[in-house]
Amino acid sequence: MRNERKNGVRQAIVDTASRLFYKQGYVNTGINQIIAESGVVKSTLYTAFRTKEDILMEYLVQSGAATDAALKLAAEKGKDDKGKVLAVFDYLIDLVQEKEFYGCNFLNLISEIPTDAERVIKQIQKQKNGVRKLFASLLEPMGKEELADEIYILFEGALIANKVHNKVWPVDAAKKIAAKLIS
Amino acid sequence: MRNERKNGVRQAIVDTASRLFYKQGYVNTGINQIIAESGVVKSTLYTAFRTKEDILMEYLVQSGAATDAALKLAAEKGKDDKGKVLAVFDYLIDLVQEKEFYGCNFLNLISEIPTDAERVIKQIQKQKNGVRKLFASLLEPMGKEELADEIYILFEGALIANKVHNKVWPVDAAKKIAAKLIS
Amino acid sequence: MRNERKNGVRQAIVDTASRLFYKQGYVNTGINQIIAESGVVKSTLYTAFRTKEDILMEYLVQSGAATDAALKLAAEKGKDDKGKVLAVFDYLIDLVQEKEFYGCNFLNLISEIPTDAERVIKQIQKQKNGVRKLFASLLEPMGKEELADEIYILFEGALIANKVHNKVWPVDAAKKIAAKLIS
Amino acid sequence: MRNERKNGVRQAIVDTASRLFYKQGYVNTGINQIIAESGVVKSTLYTAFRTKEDILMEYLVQSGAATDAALKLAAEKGKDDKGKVLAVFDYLIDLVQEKEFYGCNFLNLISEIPTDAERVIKQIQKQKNGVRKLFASLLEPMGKEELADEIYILFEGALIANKVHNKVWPVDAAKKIAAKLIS
DNA sequence: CATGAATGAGACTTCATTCAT
DNA sequence: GATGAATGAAGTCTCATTCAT
Repeated sequence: MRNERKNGVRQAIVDTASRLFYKQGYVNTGINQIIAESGVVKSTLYTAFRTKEDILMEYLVQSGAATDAALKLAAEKGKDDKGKVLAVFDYLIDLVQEKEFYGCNFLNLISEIPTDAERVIKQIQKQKNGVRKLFASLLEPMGKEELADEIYILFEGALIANKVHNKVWPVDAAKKIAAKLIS
Repeated sequence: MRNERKNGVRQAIVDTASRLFYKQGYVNTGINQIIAESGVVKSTLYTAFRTKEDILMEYLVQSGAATDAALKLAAEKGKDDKGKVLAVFDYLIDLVQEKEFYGCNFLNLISEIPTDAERVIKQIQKQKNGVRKLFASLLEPMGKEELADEIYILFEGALIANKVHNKVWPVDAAKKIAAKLIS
Repeated sequence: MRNERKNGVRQAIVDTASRLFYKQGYVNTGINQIIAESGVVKSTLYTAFRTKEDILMEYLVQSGAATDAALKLAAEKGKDDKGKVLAVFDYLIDLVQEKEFYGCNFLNLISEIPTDAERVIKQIQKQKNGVRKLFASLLEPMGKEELADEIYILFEGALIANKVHNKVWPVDAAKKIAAKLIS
Repeated sequence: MRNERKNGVRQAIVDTASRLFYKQGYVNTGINQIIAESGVVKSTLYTAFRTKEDILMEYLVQSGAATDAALKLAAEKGKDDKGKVLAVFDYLIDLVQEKEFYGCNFLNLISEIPTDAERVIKQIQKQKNGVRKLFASLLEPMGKEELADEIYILFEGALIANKVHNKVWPVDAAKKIAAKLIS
């Protein structure tokens, strides 16, 4: 019971913060906005999380897990080995056209966090290494494991170029390259 | 001479701001730090620039021109048509290993600027479209102009993945892909 | 007791601000002066009030209530119906001769507030409508309710002319007219 | 020639400042806005006027003269002695309904000027004494000179109550009282 | 343990004025 | 004498965090 309440507060904070961090950015989102929109009192927030950065970490972990799952699921939709890799890009094509898509959570953060926030960088790297591993695992059956990082570069390039231009073509282009690489 | 004196303050502000914006990010750099490190008093800064965002715009324009020139110069070092394209990636390989390299100016900004800063986004898009055009012009002699955006995705992927992992391999991987594409 | 402690800061701010707003004007009084003279630090002030205008509103409400009470009390000192109306002007005659009298709170504000401060204007109108109603209620027993607004004009004329000339005669003149009107 | 240019600048400043002081108030109007809207360079403004308050003084003198003339002219439209007095109120009735009417220039200033601006207060008093004298001169032929200040109170009451409520009725009420007083 | 109140530091911007040419 | 550049002081408001109950 107690724990449920406690976790309820924690999760309410994370949910609100996640939405705001993602939409507005971490630095542009203030604690005051988080408490205003989550309905949690400020001092309660600070008993649930020691610092704003702690909330960020929780956001990274949770959205990281969701992202992992989504990518894995997307890959599984591919009909054959090659198709599984390309299915990830198909997923991106849909994703970037969603109404509330504002780019990749993790890439969005990488430039905006304070220089000394090492654990945040570490977490983002960990997340992205998961993607690299995913591609490696998808390429392995084809015996093309060594292409993993190249496909990964396409993945990142698609996402960041989409963020810059706010168009779908970067993802299309990335998919096209991927298809050539693993043909 | 005259101009140096006349624009001394303006340029001193831009120089300092550029360094700080690049190293720490735009939001993490306050006007107070800019005046402290440039030696310009606050009110003088605000006669030179109407807002902090105006300083950012000048930074974008100036560093954009420098970047354009550097990329063009880098490309010219390539021995043949294909070599010119790859020379851009060679340039990146050197660049990302420089001591004071903190990623691409423009990509660094794209996620941290306030949602309503449309002119900033426009300027970044303009800058990046310049890169796309550069690749198009390099590919044209080979009759492979249609690969321009694909190469561009590699360019961005290399930069952002380097930012994330702080390693050279993403640029190497991007170059490798580029080589395959235009082989 | 509790309440005193609880609202101590809020009221300290309002008290100091009221004094300064009244003596120097709203625009001529800065937040910095309010915090300096109230002993409340800036951030605390801004947890108690969202904006400077919010402090102004509280000042209007509080001084408005006090003014209402004072006028009602003054009127009650009149011996008969006619006397009650004139007693209000007698009150003004005393008031304007007080050492710390700087004119009518509300009239002082009406010209200096920013053009977009609609709620401030509304509050002042509400306050002044209270005075009109007071005169109406005092005149009703005499069956001269229709004179309320005329008496009110005298009230305002007395106050503003006193402010301009810093002399008592405007109030005397207004009282004299009032006497004629209701004779 | 020189003088014309010099006076041209002076007058351009006064014209712009007058408009802004009247519409927004003195404190709410900054030097920067004056130079922006008058097209006069800041340093030139400060050779034409030593301080912002000097501009205000010139504004008071010029608009004061215009007001004097307008009131005199209005009075002359009255058909008989009594009519001349009431004609002043008829003028006000029209005036307050004009699109760009924001209250009486002089009353608007009286509460907003810094406490130490004695010469400004003096000038406003002088202006208002002119109105009192006008009423005295209009009442003299009727042998009712002693009513001058009472009529004057009505004049001020009408103006300030109109400013507060933004309605015509205060002027109507004032006129009605005036009619009774001099009947 | 939950919380209302408080905080020091700093955010960006504008003020009226003066100085050096 | 006109002016572009510079200025110190002050403007309102927000930051992430902590303390006393």
